[in-house]
Amino acid sequence: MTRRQPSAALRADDLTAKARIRNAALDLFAAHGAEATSLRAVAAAAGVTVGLVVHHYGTKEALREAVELAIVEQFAQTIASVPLGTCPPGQVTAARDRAVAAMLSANQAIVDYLRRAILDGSAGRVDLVSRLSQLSAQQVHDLREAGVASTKHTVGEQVVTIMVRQLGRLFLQPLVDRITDEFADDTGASMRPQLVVDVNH
Amino acid sequence: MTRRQPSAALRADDLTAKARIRNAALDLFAAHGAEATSLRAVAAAAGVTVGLVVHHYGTKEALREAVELAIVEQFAQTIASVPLGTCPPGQVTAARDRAVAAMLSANQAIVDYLRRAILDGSAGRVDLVSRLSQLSAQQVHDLREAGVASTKHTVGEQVVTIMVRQLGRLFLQPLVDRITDEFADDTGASMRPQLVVDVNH
DNA sequence: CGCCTGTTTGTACAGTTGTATAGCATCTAG
DNA sequence: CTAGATGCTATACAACTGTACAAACAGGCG
Repeated sequence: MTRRQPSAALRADDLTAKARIRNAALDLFAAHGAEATSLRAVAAAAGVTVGLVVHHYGTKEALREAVELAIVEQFAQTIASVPLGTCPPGQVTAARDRAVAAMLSANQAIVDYLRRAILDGSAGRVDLVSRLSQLSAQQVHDLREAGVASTKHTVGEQVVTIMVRQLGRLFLQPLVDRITDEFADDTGASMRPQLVVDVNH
Repeated sequence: MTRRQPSAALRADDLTAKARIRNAALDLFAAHGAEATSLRAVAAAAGVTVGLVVHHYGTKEALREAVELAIVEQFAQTIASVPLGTCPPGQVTAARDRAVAAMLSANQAIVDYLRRAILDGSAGRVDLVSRLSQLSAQQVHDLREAGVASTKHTVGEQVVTIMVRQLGRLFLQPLVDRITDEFADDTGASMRPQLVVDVNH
């Protein structure tokens, strides 16, 4: 049995081949979609052969699940990196939001993969959105038990707020940027419009 | 040469095979993505054989272009269905927005296809988002010439506002709905939160 | 009638896909 | 040292992909 790395970073340069495969898969799945990415492309990007990919993950679907699990794990670690006691009780949520935002802006592939996952809505398989929702729900639950989250709204409403506000901007901003670029010659001053995404409960 | 239908509706039940193929392709491309849809699946959905698809459109890429052109055409017709003179000058934009919203909510496949097109951002080919942007730009231009659109903002800003406000909600609402459903048992009252998408110029 | 133009089918082909399996190299436990 | 497990490669295979092409079929017109 190989020694497990204690808590493998999602991004590193010298990594076990299994992790390199998973990272390459994340990149390619995010860039072109999982269905449009061949195992051979993943293998080539990871610098290995197809056989090794299937040896480690067995199935393309299993590889996808491993990728999604790694994403969820990254979210969980990011949230856990801002424990309850580090800042004034009222600002724990804001601090965690900032941590997640920083993590996402450093991992564009995760953002792209999430965008596809949310867009696809392919039913039938265990859902990445569900797992992230439950992660958020757990967070809300913990914050409530610690008495630092309001109980005026339902858990569902708070989860929606967290995920939509966090992800909505990231998903829609590319559209805004592209249209802005399209009309860039229209005006000399090119200040990017900023998106506002929110929910009315 | 076949007689062109004067302005073929995108949805009709008895249609030329060429149009049936295009409609089936739109449905399948919207549902599973163009790359994940085989020409044979399109042919089967249209009730024809692969050969006919290739005969009419030559190439899968050409079929995709035909689908996108049909979408743009649908937008153009919808906008043109509310001419400048039909309502008080200040409300022509709002009326057109409503018409487009109605068209989109009646053609879920177009919404789904657009979502994928915006998400993909696959460079290299002529862009659907570009074409729609230019359609919006033309509309803004016409409205300005008629003196019913403010010139305080740039054309680019107005196009961004139109497209993001129209499409943003449609794209993000599925996420909201899914999370809401996930926590549906949390509360008896299940009123759907409504999204607010806007841009700060 | 035959001819012509366009629609539709059927089949074929090379390339790619996911998956399976056999083999080689490396390491560690006994 | 041997035995076995593990990381990894190479090759094979059936299914499916986009594309090509020939033949059958239809209707309009001389």
